[in-house]
Amino acid sequence: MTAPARRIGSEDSETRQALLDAAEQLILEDGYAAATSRRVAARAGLKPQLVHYYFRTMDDLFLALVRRGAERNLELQARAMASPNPLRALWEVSCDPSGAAMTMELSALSNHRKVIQAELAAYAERFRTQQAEALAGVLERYGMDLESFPTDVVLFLITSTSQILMLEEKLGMSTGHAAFRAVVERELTRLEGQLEPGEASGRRSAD
Amino acid sequence: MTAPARRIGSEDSETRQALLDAAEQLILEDGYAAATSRRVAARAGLKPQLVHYYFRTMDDLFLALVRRGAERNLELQARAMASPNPLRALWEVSCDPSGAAMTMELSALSNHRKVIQAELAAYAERFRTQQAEALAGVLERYGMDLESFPTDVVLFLITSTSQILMLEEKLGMSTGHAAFRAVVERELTRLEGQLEPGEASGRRSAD
DNA sequence: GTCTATACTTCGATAGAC
DNA sequence: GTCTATCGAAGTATAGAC
Repeated sequence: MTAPARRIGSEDSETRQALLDAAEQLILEDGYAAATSRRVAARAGLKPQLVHYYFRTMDDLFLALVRRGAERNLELQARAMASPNPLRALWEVSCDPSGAAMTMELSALSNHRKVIQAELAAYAERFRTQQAEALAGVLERYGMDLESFPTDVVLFLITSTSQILMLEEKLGMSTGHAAFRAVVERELTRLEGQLEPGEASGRRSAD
Repeated sequence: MTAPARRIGSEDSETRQALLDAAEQLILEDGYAAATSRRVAARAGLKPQLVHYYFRTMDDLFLALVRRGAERNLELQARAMASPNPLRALWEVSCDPSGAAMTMELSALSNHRKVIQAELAAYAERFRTQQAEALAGVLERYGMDLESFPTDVVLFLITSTSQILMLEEKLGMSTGHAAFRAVVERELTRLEGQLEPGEASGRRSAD
């Protein structure tokens, strides 16, 4: 539309991936405001202008970042929740500190860059839908009272508490965290039984 | 320490307050990255240099913003939770969209400006302590099973779900929200009874 | 695909006049 | 207490050579 046809790098370039990796690191370390074209390039060991070769604008870069991260997480989550203990798998996947931090940063970023907002919300809804499908029937099988606490309510409880737990811990808070984690652990064990560490799901075994 | 003694405006200046108000507005509208010295001044109808007269650095401005907001909210929350329905009051206070948005923005900001982080975490812990004190004895009086769900666990549930609820709604998400709100309403009513609108606490009556 | 060079904008911050 | 003037740094983005 407004683009007067300028050259752009291919989507499967290694350099392009390196730039996205660099941006991701910077955001996690110092927040989205640290992901400037110059610093992203520097982190990747490249010249700043390359950012604009692969992404016409910074909005495009952030958009690509959202999409890449979302696709990865949708797949990762799908694998995890296919485990015999989907509830615990959901909790553990939701408790990834980097994931939670990135979600918060992108939410804040989307307040400043409106193009990101729709994309982010759309993916978040897909996430929730995928989770809901994986959980369908599970809670009933566990004998939970679905009248009082429907699946989507339990789902919201799990995702929101894990997000805030990660956020607060990153901030350096701890009040009530141990108690809450204990309750979660107790309930998970009650419903799905004790697990060997790492048995939950598609958790990477070694690294 | 590093400051070679430069003039600074008094803390109870009206102009200073206006600058803080402007910063607050900008953050809520467009995110913390929009709160630059120039734009803050412009929003307040002042020259950019005045920002540096009242706040030596932007860090100082953000710090002042955190402190002012925190003091206000501590008082507001104390009043609210002194109501006969502290649980509902807590929920309603926690469901202030602006408050939640500001908390998220400042959390993201604190990732970029480390001086803010400690201040923010300290105030957040004070918040939680104040809430816990106000709730002490209440849940027991309601006949809740404190063995299974201690006060600080319930507290964490309320604060985290309300925060994410506000965040997601701002983002444009809605999946599961109605169902979750319904459950909250049902439980609040069950424990504290039905309320006339606005009866909960120190809610502003008119505006 | 990556570089040099460059244009333009915005930002944070300070000095000094009024 | 507020202004003018000004600095250097950093940001986004583009054109064009190699």
